[in-house]
Amino acid sequence: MARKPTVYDVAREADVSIATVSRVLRTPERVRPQTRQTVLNAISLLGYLPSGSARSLAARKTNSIGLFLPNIDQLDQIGEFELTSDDAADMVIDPPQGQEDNTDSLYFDEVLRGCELESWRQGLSLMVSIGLRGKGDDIPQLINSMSEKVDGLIVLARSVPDTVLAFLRKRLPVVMIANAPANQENEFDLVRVSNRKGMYVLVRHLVEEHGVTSMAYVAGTDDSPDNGKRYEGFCEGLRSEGLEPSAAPIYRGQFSQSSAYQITGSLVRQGTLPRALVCANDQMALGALRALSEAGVDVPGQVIVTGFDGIKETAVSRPRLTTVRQPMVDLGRAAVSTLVKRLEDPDSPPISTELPVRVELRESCEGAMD
Amino acid sequence: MARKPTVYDVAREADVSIATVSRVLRTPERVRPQTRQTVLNAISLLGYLPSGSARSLAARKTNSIGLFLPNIDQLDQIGEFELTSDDAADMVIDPPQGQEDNTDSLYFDEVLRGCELESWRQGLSLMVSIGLRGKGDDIPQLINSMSEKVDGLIVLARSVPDTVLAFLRKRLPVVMIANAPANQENEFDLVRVSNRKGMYVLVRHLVEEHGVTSMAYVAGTDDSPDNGKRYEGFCEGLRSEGLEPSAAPIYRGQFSQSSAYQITGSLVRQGTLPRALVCANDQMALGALRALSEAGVDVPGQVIVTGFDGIKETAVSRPRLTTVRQPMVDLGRAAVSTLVKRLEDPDSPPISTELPVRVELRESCEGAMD
DNA sequence: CTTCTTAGTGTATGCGCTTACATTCAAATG
DNA sequence: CATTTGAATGTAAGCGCATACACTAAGAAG
Repeated sequence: MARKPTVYDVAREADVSIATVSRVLRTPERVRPQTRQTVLNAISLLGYLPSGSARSLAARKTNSIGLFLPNIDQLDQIGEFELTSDDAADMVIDPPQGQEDNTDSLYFDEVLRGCELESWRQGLSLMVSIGLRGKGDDIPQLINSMSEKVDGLIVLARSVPDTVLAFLRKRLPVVMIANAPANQENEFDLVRVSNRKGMYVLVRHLVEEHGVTSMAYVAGTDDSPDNGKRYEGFCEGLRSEGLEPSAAPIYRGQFSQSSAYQITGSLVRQGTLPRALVCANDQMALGALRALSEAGVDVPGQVIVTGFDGIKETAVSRPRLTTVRQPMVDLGRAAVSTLVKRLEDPDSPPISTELPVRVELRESCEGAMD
Repeated sequence: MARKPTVYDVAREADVSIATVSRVLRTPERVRPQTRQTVLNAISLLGYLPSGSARSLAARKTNSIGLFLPNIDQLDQIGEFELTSDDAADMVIDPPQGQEDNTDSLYFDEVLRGCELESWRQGLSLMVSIGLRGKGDDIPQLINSMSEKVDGLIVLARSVPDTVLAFLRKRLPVVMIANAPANQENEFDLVRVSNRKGMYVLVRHLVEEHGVTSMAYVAGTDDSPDNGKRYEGFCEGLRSEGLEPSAAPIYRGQFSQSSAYQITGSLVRQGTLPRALVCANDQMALGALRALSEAGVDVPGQVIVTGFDGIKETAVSRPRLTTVRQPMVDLGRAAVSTLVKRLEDPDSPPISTELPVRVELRESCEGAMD
């Protein structure tokens, strides 16, 4: 590949000035059709591709936005990748489920999809990067990586440490998905779902339709605002039915299958299973399901199980899982949409959007039984 | 947000030249520690963030690479997105599985993850974009979108029309994942998996361990090289066991659950079920499983079902699915790694890498039975 | 004491584009 | 026919950075 052709090359080839070349690309209607064609021919002849850097520099904007996804496990531990060809097919019996507990990725892929989609619609490029949770002080790395190349950022909750966030926010528009750093909810542009309302509706359903009066909450990690909101909804739901939230036990899980698996297992052994296990997310609900299945406890006959998020596995599990589905693609779209608004009008007050959720009733709560 | 500070502002603040500021960032060891500190202070005081565009322009490279993922359905049909807040939670009974047949995304998310990971390791930024399958002639849009901002591209098979690919390839390094355009396999840098070998090993396993002599192949779409290679492996496997491939029926599906569901359904009705249904991908295997389950056919007792890909659902389905797992994350990493090599040495011959697959035996083929 | 190095810094140029402004020229106007 | 006007194009000035090269000062070498 020879040196890449530039406007100058095209201009010379078409025997016009560089300004005309640029105009053919930016504002073709201001160029005489004949000239335009000459230039286009030259462009195609030379295989000219404008330089995004130069364009961005001159325009003082990149038309790109960045998306931070949460960390994958421990990035530090990820080693070299060796590029070796190997036409092989090993055989493995009953392979362990590797990353079953990588709760995050299940959810983020769809958000990404939404961002991608909406960026495309808006004519923006999307840059994605792994977050830097835990690597709080490596701001140079961060800068090198992405922030200097975009007009604004979308950050999934907890994918970037608050200190870094504060740093970034000072010089770039930042839109948060799911939730903002503590105590700053009102300073960030924000897109989230109705966690509280979703859980509220679900709990009321359990009480009203299934007459459940004894339920337990299987919680996620404490530091998760999602978890907090969902628990709030849980309590309000109970109260609205005249039940006392404090009477409902809370079991603290980690949002992971294994944590709920263990919790449920010990409930079985202690014989303290409630009528319904309301889990803070789907992964935990799946874990509970597994434990109950192994213990021979009938779901939903003996115990009802519900999840939250609406990941794909909920539609395949046995029994299929009742859950509260988040509009994840729309979350992504809304985030991009918000960022675009922010870029258009940097000084307007923070934009906060709450997207509706959908309570999906399936067999795990008898919702779809005959 | 005021005008963004530049090197000039920092230089003035620190009372040095812009060259020194630049050096502090690029080659700190060449600056006297004391000066360096002064500059760093100024940078932090002003909240200076270097301009990626300017940097890239001066350096003549962007340190970014692009990734094309396949189309999401019909992009054209995707409408405006309206940003409205709505704190609601509707209720739906037994929701239909919306995009169950969006085969692609299941697979690509993990590839993306690998690209992301490896880009991060290599200090590159990753730009992702939806492919333009079907929009073959909208090259201007394409250019605007991304290609002009990156040093090289990674393209997932069939996400970009061949014409566009030809266009891009002339001015940017392009690495293909899965397969190159027909008749150009030897001209592209390529990363793929051992489709043939995987299916070969699987088929031999079915014959040798389960004594299967009657099996059918549920094929994907014709235009898929993946499908082709897998079928080759299928045939070779049979031949190697002294069986005649032409005796094994082929049923042509679309890689989708529903296609295999229908195929399997009619086999049940006709009473022409083979001992084993070897599916070209997991989605179809899941569809088959569903049809068999509804027909009350025992898997694996009466019919063995196998998939290909190793998507997550295979580990949750009932029975869990025997499949050939592709190292999807590694596919992504290998692609980035290849692209980096290519950028370092633009004129070396095409790099082609074949990654090993893993045959994962689960209940759907009795592999994990007691 | 002079000359040569070398570390540290500044000056100036160019990266490839966009765009305000200047120029040209033909058609429209009086 | 002189003048105005507007469309089409060219000229040139940045955009913010990296870096080759020039320069300075101070120590090393002679």
